[in-house]
Amino acid sequence: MTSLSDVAREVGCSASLVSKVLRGRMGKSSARPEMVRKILETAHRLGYTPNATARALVRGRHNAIAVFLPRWHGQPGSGLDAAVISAIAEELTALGQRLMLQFFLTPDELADALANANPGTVDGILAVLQQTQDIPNLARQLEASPLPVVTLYDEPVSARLPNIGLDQHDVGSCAAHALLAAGCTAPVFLDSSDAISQRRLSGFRDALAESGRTLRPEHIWSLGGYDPAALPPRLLRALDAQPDWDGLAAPSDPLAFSALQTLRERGIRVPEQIQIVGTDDGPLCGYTQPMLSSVSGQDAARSRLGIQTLQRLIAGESVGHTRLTPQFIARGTTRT
Amino acid sequence: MTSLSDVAREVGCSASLVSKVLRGRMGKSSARPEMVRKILETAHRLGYTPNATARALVRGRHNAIAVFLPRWHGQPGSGLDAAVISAIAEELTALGQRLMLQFFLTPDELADALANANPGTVDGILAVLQQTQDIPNLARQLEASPLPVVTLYDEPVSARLPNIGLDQHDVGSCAAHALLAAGCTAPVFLDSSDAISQRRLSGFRDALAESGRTLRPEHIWSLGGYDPAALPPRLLRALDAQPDWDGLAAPSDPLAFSALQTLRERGIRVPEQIQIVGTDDGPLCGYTQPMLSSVSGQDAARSRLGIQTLQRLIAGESVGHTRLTPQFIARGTTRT
DNA sequence: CTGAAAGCGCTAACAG
DNA sequence: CTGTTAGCGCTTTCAG
Repeated sequence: MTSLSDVAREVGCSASLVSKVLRGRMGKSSARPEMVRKILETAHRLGYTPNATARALVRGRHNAIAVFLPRWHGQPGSGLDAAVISAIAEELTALGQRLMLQFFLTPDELADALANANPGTVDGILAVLQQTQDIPNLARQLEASPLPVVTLYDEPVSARLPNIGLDQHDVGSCAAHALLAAGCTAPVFLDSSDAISQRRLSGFRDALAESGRTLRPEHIWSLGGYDPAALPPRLLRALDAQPDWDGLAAPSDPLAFSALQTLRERGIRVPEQIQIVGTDDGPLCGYTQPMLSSVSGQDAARSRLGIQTLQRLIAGESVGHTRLTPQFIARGTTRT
Repeated sequence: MTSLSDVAREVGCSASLVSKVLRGRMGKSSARPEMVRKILETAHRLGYTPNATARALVRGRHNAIAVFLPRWHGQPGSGLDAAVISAIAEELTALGQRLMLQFFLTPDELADALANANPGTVDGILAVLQQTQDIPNLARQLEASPLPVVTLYDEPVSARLPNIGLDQHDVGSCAAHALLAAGCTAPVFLDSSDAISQRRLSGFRDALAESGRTLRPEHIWSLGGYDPAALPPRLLRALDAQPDWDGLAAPSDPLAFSALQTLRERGIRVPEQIQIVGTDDGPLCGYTQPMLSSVSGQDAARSRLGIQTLQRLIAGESVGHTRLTPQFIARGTTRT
């Protein structure tokens, strides 16, 4: 690797002059045009590229940020991780920043990631968190980092760490509103039986209530998780009885898809007879026939906002929490 | 951030001693146990973490590698990018290395990525390439990099850059063998009409020939691309005639899925009457009913091998090209 | 057993 | 207009 002093020696001037010319840091003075030309030419000829490490050491800025992502972010195959990563990468590229990616799940793994990032390789950290993790523990560790940290989690994990949030209550109400707007009168709520589901359920219920409807207990189907295989038996049982419901809100796209397949096999037309709304708006939505309507958690937008927020934090501005609202993406499994 | 000299001052010794003790680089001598204890204790108390940048500057090693990934790696939603990224990340974490991720597509974007990586932030580069890219141009740029580079592409892009390959011819023959082994006698080949498809077709044809069968021209359906919507009309037309085929090899999972949905809607049983094999073995395969059999490009394994190869290259070993063979993942759309 | 000194490649005063 | 100097934080001889 050719260095500044290589260029300087070749040109016959000092390294600092080369540095100043190459970086355009001549202040209010300037170099002889002849000199400038020669430096530029020589630097190019020698294939000089500045050593980012050396620069970072002296300037204390790295033009790089670390992103901590939970392994298996989102349901497997949801495409959430890919969506988040590519949105982040795009945003960073636009800012001329580099991306250091670290996967983690447990507090120990976060500690490793922090040890990698803290010292002096990045300017800040964007940490994506998930319900299944040990949030208090993770939050404590992140708070202790000397680096600026922004989190991406449903709600703020700490007053001091700006968070880009998304209320699961809103996800539930978004699904309900979408179904009602599409003409549903009695939707069923598929319950994945976790904390997320609880909040979504409350949103779902509230939205129905706003329209003067109530969610009957028998219209909450508890599935005990996100396994698409758990749905068909439950669904078939419900179909054997005289269905008194006309819509289905699923906690994931694969579950929605599972419902779609089972219904169509039974000869039930979607969305004419039953309407379906998934959650996450992942790539799967585009592959089904009809294509799956879904509630998007706005992951790409949240990621981008996370990066922007982090930049401002790094720049020393004081920034607060943000919360995005989920968005309904209408496709073929809901009527228009 | 507390530095070595902070610790040294507190302890009352020199920074170099602290460094040696903390890194276990005392050579054949050693420090007074009392001193060692005190240094360790103080370093811990002050929350000292070594500055990776400073270390990298002096040692010339960064414990980080760059991964260049094509935007939209694989068909959208194929999950290939996620599979590749997480396999790489896992491998690197095990090696205690950091991952710098860069997306690119065009030669210009590669140039940017190289400019970011070359100077002094990473020890090597793993470049994933794709048929749709301007390979000769990209190869030239990668060759010019002073850093060790390993490529992940179907075939080697340059004699000098170790490649972890996968022959599309093998993908075709893998699909054919799988179908024949499952009892197919006359499979149809879905042609996505690109260079990849050509090679797969030749493999498909060769494998049939090995079994004494020939692929009739009317059993090659040209789709002009990977759009799943293009298949149903073609398929329905074929079903109107008396089908003289009993299997379908699709160039992607979504296309295979499209076939599956259309067939079942027409009341045709899969895999009893028609068998289907997809390509990529993406997450979609697990969501369909029945689940989709697919030919895996071994992306996770290839990525891991890519990292290992790069490590050896960085270590100064001379390494050659490798080629993995695709693997058939049997699920519900083929008979056993 | 411990410390002083040199230097990785670059930048930012400060002098000329 | 250009060069000298002094570090950024760490590691590595080389002397004590």
